[in-house]
Amino acid sequence: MGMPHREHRANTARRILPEPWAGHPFVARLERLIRLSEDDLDSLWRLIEADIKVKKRRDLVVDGYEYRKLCFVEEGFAARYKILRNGKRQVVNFLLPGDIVGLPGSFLQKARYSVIAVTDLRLQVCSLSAYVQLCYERPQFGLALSWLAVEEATMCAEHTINAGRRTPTERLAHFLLEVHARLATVGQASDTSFVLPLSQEIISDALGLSVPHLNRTLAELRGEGLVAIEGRRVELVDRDALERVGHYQPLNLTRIPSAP
Amino acid sequence: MGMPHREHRANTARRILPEPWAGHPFVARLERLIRLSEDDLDSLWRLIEADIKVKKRRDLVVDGYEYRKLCFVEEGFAARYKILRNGKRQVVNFLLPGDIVGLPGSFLQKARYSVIAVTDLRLQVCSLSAYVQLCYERPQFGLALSWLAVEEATMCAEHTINAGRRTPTERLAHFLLEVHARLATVGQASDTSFVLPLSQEIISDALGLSVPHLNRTLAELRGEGLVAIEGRRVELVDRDALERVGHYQPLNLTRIPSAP
DNA sequence: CGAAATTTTGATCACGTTCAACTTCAGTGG
DNA sequence: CCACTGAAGTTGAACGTGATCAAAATTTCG
Repeated sequence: MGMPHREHRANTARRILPEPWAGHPFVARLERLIRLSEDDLDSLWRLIEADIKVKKRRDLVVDGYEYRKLCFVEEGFAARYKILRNGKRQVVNFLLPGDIVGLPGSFLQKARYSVIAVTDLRLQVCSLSAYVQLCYERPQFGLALSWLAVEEATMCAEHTINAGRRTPTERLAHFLLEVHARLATVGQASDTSFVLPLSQEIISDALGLSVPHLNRTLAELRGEGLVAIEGRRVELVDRDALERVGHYQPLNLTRIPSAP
Repeated sequence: MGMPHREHRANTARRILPEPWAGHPFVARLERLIRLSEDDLDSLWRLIEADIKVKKRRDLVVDGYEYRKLCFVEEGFAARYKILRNGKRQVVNFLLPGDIVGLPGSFLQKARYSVIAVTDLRLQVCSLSAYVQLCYERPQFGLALSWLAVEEATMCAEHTINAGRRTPTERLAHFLLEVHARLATVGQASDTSFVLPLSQEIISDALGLSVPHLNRTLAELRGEGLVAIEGRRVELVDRDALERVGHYQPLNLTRIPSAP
């Protein structure tokens, strides 16, 4: 569980960058949920112990080990997955910019899933206990955490439906729309396209399909003119048709009510 | 969306029952997570607007409609599910005593799933906004909510793995162990057995199987002497073997760190 | 007791897995 | 610059699992 290469940001770094959080996808997500003062953001920033980079393919969290950090993903893709005894792998969710590594692993005595960097990552680390102390001082952060956990649970539920009752074509359509929507909320997708740096192997492990079948399903969506793919860039050619095929509904969280 | 039959508890009821929460499965769950004072429990109790009973088969939450309550299940089973356009149904999770109806539905602009009473239910209702206000006054409730939401997300992830990469036998074994564990934490299961008031149809919709195949899989587990079933009572005859078959790991949340 | 819901059993078939080979592409060293 | 290597993507054929449909047996409940 050795922490990968890290660069401690000097204390002064905060003053050099007047708004270190500005434009951070995690802050973007928080601000869709709740109004935070400068002061709030400042105290959150003070919890950050390190600003680290992780290389592609490194495991950040390992199934079976204790983990007690929250890492806010600034850049890159990761995957939360489990290897079963028979060697099969299920990807439970992908972590995109703005997501938190350690949710849910840090809340369990031992993590139940591993998290692997799918691309190079850049993230900010704080300890769960520090975050919890902040929640006692500023309850809005506890509420924000609740909302984010609910969002996670809802995405997960959607994945269960995908795997349980949707056809391969439906799953794939749903998956593409979900990733697009998540990237869009943090400003990393255009209206109809986005970069998807994932191999078909890992996508198939997320959707519960074999690689060949995912490949054929992908070809089908391309053939029907619903999506186009060039390199790592996915273009949603016929978004409406995709939404129909994938039974896709955007995930609209309410905002958090503010204190009276 | 009309609220079903309800009986408002008179304000005085609280005084008649000195500890109205005592033995409530939701409180039992909270207390495994965090130390709550009499005073805390009291203020939570004051949020309860109604104490309602719901008949079997009634929908409590309806997909597509706004819902803004939290209902603490005191007794009975419910199911959170979604009907797809092709008519198939996926049960995303079951709600057991101690669970919260409205998690996650109340956090979304419109609920994405329906919740149906599988047996007669008894539950305590409060509004989400009242609960949130309490979180501002007593941040421990915000943290508790986070922890519960994380637990929900983790169960959901496990269901995704079930549906995605486990064989029918594995899924069923896992399912039985999960329900047993959840009932046990609220004191509704003996060491090796519990009452499971669910039809095979709804179980198959939870596991993503057809009814006939679930039936055969159940017969298999019985045949191999791993479980025994008489009426609605399930007995885990060979728990160890079941855990191996189902890849089951108990879900151990950490306790919530307390304020300094 | 009768009607409806649920459980059980059987036969057939389609879908998606598996396994294998081949292609394409990116990166690397000769 | 090209040959080599390994990873990722694509295609094909055969097989098996679990769905589907249908009907019987059993239980539950009004």
